[in-house]
Amino acid sequence: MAEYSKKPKVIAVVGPTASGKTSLGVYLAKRFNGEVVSCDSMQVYNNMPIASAAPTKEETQSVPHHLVGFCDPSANFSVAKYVELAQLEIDDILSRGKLPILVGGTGLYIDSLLSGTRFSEEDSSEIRQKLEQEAEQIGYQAMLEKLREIDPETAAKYHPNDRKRIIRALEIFELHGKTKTEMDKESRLSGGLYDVLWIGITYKNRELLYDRINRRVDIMLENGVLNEARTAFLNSRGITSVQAIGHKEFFPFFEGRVSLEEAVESLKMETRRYAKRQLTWFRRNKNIHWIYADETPNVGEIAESIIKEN
RNA sequence: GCCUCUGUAGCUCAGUAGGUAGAGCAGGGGACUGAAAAUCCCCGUGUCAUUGGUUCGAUUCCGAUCGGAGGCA
Repeated sequence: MAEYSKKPKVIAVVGPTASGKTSLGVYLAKRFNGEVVSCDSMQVYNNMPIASAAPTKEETQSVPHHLVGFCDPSANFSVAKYVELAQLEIDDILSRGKLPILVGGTGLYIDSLLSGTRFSEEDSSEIRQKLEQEAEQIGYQAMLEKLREIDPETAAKYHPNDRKRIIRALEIFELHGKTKTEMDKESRLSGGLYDVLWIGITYKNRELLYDRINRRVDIMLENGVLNEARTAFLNSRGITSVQAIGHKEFFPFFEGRVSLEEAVESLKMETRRYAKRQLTWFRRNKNIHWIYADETPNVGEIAESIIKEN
């Protein structure tokens, strides 16, 4: 059956922050006549090239990059929008006979995209706010009980402290008249649209990854993240963009509550924790061909041979 | 030189009226479908500085030694 509907091939390069995904993406794009589609929830914004470690001008000039720096920081970006846009980009790249190479560390985005998750239309409303207010009144334990009545399956998975998810599950029901369980099932009925080859970069020795992260933060400082962060601080109004690691850690410094040194330390720490969470996310994906950057002198060549074999 | 305080988990510190110890932070593991660089859950054995003594038994009491902080000459 699969032969009649052979899916187009795409490459996905994933891994924790500072592992070298961007340069590998560029390298592979050059080798295989490809174009890069970023899969990064922060690189979409146009106000944080430094903090989000967006590809450099040299990189974007040598290989076409998509979905980087196109979004205003005040916009409410989301997975749903990402998937919609990324799919258009991928199909466009394919139509030109080139190889799409997805590069990024936002696990939710890349998995939603490549598993073919369909997000139905949803108009922004005040439902969430209303639910949050209600929760403040009656408590999240009670909200979870309400959820249990309409969607016991989802409620069973949530801890009473998991406020965001409890609210969202209730919101889904009010918005669509269906439970989250039903919505989730429907959203993945069709399956993925592409034949994905997963490549992951990481470090066997976590300390080495953390060293790289620490060094990268120092380089970001040299490149002027502080000014970038200050600008974001002064016009902070986006809901998601202000969450960028590399900006928000400086806010307390701008408010005079901590020293610059403390802010930098906290930035390094938050980045390390983020990397850890990314690893947790990607580890469960058993289709990933992992490359250990601290065990091989040339990540690019290994990735290349993996692609040729598959 | 003398006096006082202090030495417990990677860090900051609790504690045991003598029965080998626990918090926060760091760190580790996990979850994750419209905020995801977000959010949430789980995980604490360490020569209680060293060394003698008292004791059935000492990290806890006493002495000495070695660190650290402060005070007085």
